[in-house]
Amino acid sequence: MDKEIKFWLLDLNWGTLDRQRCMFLWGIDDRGRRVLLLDEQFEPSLYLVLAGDVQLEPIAGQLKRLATEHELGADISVEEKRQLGRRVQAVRVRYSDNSKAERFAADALRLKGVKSVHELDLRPSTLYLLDTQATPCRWHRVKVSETDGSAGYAVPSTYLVRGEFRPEGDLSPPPLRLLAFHAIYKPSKGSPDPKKDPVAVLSVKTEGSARSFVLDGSDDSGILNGFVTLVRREDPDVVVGFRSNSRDWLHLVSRADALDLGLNVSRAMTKPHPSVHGHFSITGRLAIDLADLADDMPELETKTLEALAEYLGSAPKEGFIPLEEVTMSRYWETEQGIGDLRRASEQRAQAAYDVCSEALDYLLELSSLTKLPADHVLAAPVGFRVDSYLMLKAKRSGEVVPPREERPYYTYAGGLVMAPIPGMHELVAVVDFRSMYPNIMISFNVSPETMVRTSRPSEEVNISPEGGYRFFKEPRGFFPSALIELIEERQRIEAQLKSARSGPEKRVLMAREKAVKVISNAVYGYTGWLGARWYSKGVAESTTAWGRSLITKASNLAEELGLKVVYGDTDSLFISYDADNVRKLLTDIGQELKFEARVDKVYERVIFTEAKKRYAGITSDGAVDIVGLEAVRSDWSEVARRTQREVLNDLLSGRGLEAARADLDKMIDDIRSGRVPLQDFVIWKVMSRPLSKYKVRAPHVEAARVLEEKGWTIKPGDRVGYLVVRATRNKPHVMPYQLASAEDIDVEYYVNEQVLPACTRVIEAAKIKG
DNA sequence: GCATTGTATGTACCC
DNA sequence: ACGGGTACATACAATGCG
Repeated sequence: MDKEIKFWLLDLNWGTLDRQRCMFLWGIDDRGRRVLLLDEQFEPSLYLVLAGDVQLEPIAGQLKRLATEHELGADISVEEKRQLGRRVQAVRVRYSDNSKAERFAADALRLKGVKSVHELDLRPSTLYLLDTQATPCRWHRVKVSETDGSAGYAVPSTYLVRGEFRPEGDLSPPPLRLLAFHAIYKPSKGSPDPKKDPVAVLSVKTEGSARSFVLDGSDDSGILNGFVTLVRREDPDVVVGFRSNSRDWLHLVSRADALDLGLNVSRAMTKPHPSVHGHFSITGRLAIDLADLADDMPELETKTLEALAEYLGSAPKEGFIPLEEVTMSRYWETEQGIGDLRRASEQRAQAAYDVCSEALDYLLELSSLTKLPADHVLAAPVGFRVDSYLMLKAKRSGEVVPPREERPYYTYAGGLVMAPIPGMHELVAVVDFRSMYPNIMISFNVSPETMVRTSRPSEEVNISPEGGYRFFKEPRGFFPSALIELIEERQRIEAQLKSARSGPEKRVLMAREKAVKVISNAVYGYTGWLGARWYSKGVAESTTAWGRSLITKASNLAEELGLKVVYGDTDSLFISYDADNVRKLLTDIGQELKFEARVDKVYERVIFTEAKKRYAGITSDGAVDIVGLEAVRSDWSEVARRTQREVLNDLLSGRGLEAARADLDKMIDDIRSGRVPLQDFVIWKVMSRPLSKYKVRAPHVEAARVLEEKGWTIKPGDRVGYLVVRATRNKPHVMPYQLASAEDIDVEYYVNEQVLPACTRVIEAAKIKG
């Protein structure tokens, strides 16, 4: 019996049912039941774009025969499509076996008249989302029939899809069941190794419960079994961890495999498996790694769960129990220590749970906007999110999706950075262009298919200020259209936000607005990315050329008004403030350049050295911004950073040079008298490659080598902390901080090469009156 | 043989 | 595995110096 259900799409995968390939759609109905829809109607398809002069009938016949030869079935059709805006004839070929389709396409390309193959590089689940109205994290109505084919799946009901997905308007997601976990492995040096290090503590937090499993002896099979049982019982929609993709799943799955347990926690009773973008998938659930979220947040200084939780106000009131390598081995020695470990782990499971609840709306909106499944969208690099969004737009207008291609690397000029006027400046306005690159692409219709190399009457084209690229003014191009849609979506959201009543509704709207902004800001960078399906060096190059031209013109307009331009970078100008004239400048920019600029902030005082991209300023509310200087660089010692911060506060708040010098001198005295703790001297650097790939003996590399010798595992992405120590015979100048003690520290190095240069630079600059 | 100089390497930052 | 522009420390090789 057919019936219609309301369905919210959580996850999907291309699977096998009764030896038939079939789309599995996991979700929730409007009564809150977890359901599985099976769509047997769907077949992936590829497109062959034909040459313009080819005779349709013969080539279609040839392709039909070829398809039969390759056992694809003869289901092919000729369709009118678009390729970069131009009308083309294309042959659509449906298939169920990807490798047969690949062999067919290779042969088809040898036929005269077949120009290119499209969409064969898209996975079936991607094609499904692009070809149907089904959207992840959205409600739909869909006609289904009951089936008993649900044996072996952990859902109460399974249906066969009988019709098309029809989108429903309501934005709010159903209540999702979250399960957060945190694991600690038996103490080891450096990154944990699944072969040696059993799971020591595993904490799980769900809405109603918190549980921990602690290692008893050396066998962690009890922990793993307990975890599997718990996940199945709680049946979460979202399973969330921190560094779970790069660490925990790998570790937990291989531990379970080694013990022949099988970590079968998915709704298809399978174990977590590696998927695209280094992500681990749990069929029927969303596996979320909050580290992906943290890595995307430049405002987080350290990409840790603790920092993320602090930032979002989800940290425990009493503070986190520390869990560094050094403290870990100590904990393990006593009964009380093990209790601490357990509580530390529970704190983190709780924090992950809270952070995920906080971030969930954003994640779901980003997923529905780009149509990347919610568990992939955070793991996917920004370029792939844009790619996915653009594929969606392309498909809507009948475009075939271009293949991802190998291309030569090519650099081009980027934003303009002006040399600052060094010194201390009073009252400086920061004027910036709003969404400069997106607006350039819209205003000048910058897009791969609007770009022309042929000579055209100049009134029909926009010509880039450098490089001589020409873009048709009409019709509107692919990128500009996509960007305008994003802007319109943002305006709709803002209008809705004005009338939104409830908290949840507001939250969802704000999350969507953020998602829209993230995608529009990423479009320019995408166009210059070699991996982009719609890569276009002309587009990227022209966009920045217009940017340089705009900022230069705006700077000239400012000077014409008698304003002093102190500094500028890409889309911003620092201008000696004069309220009337700055207002006038904004008007002039609007009228003469046809672009919108605004005053972002006004600094009461701002200090520039001779260096670009480095300054510090104070606003009237007393807030101090430090940009680019040592104080905000994670690869300087804390002692140097803190001292520079104090000195800058003195200089900017008007306490003057004397106060700054006094603070500096005091700190130097403290250092020499041993009043500064060891950890403030540690210099941290991230390993960018395996140890063997380094060409020079850089300090952090030397330190890492020592660690490795002592049994640590050092991998790319690991942070290595080292100290500069007094050189003695047979001893290197640097030491991993774990192996050094306070007496070893070369205090004169820290005075002369860290604290003094960082502080002297800004003090000297502040002496100059701007 | 050693100090000076120039260039390469490596990291982290800004927009 | 989105872009280019930039500073800065350190290593290392080349250069110069009777």
